[in-house]
Amino acid sequence: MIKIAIVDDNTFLQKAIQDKLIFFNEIEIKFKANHGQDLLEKLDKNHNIDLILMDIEMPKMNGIEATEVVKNKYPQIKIIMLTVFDNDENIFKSIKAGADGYLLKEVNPEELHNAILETLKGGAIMTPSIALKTLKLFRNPELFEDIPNQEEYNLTTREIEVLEQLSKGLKYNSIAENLFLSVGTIRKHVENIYNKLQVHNKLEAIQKAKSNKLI
Amino acid sequence: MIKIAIVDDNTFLQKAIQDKLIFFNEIEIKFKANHGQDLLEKLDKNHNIDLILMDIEMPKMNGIEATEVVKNKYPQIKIIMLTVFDNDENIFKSIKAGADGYLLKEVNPEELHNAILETLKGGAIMTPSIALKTLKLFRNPELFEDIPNQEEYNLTTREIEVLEQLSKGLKYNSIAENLFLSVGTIRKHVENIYNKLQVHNKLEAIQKAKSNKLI
DNA sequence: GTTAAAATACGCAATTTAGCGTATTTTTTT
DNA sequence: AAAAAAATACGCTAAATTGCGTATTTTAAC
Repeated sequence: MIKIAIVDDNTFLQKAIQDKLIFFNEIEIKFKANHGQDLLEKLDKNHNIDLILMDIEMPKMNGIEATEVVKNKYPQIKIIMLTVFDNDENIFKSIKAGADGYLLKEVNPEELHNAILETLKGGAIMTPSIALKTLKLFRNPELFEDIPNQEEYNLTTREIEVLEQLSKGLKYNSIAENLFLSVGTIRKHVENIYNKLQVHNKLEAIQKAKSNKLI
Repeated sequence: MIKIAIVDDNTFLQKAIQDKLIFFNEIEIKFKANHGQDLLEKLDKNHNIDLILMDIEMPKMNGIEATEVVKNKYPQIKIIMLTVFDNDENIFKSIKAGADGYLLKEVNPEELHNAILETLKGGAIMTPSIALKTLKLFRNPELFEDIPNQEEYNLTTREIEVLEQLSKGLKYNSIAENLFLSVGTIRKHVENIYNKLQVHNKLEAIQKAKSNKLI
């Protein structure tokens, strides 16, 4: 039997997670906790737990702090973060705190089950959107320092795509070729990007995009 | 239709990968290449490719170098590394080179298919063992310090100074004002910098300077 | 003190970027 | 079905960048 604990301040979501696992009969929900402190108290009474599914946003003690404490006190217990938000700060802090995986709550039952098995086998799992963010963090180690407040620029996916190509030093006609578009279209996208970011040349656009983790 | 290229020096393994995808009929193997150089030549003729499945250990040009080149020239093409080895160095270098995912060759057909779809949707995928290694790398930031590839470009102090200003996004006449020089002089310095670094525009110069820690 | 390297400066031509307007088609949302 | 947003495309003009040549002055090296 695989012994699981669920930590979430929203009892409705606690139940939703439990329901996703109900049909896998080698899985046993040992207990549920409403926040970090609650979890610590319950672990103090019974730490015979294989894996914890941990929410992040919680009162008293949030999931990241709780992860750090648990991983220090009970390093053998695996922890998968299970949250609705996938912002860089949470991902990064969770990893630093020692989380073994990071999933969005929209995960389906099979994926969650598989994630639990893989994690207990010693691997790690992430949803693709999270994995992508970790890769991006890897490529920009300077972003490890501080997490600036994500301003809202509302760039479209096409605009981001153009920005990415711009950031490689490609000129408009190469970008046009790469994306099978006319140069005029690229120019228009660039113009719109500049307006949205309030900049006036490539370099400023790229810098602003990077510091806001748009690319 | 999803247009795929397979790059592997072992034709037997090429075939094995192809076979894994043969039953997914929205996937089309556009071509196979035997090594990095072969890939680049084929992309030169036809870059209408959505995703590349890339081996790492190959003659002529290995998968990591090839990834770097392709990602610079055709940033819109996704690349999944597909290899038998999962050592830290390869993983780390692949990520730095811009790979969008990292799978072991033992991956089963469904997982590979799913990985391709997720990657094209803009996510990233990794096998759990790889994901674990990336998490570990995250927790040991000192591993980020890579080999200082200090090539000798012999930039003068004035050139470095100009390069630093360039990297802030300043235009020539602002730099001239800042340094109390004529615009013509700045232009000449920039030209000399470009020659020394073997590049042809600001962005490339800045990237090369940064990756060689000149600025 | 001569030589070499670096820094300074201009001119011309070609290419690339940037700013602004307009307009059609495609996709998404309501 | 209608409206809004996104993606596509072109034209005109101006500004900025890049490439190549030449030349003088200042600084550093031998």
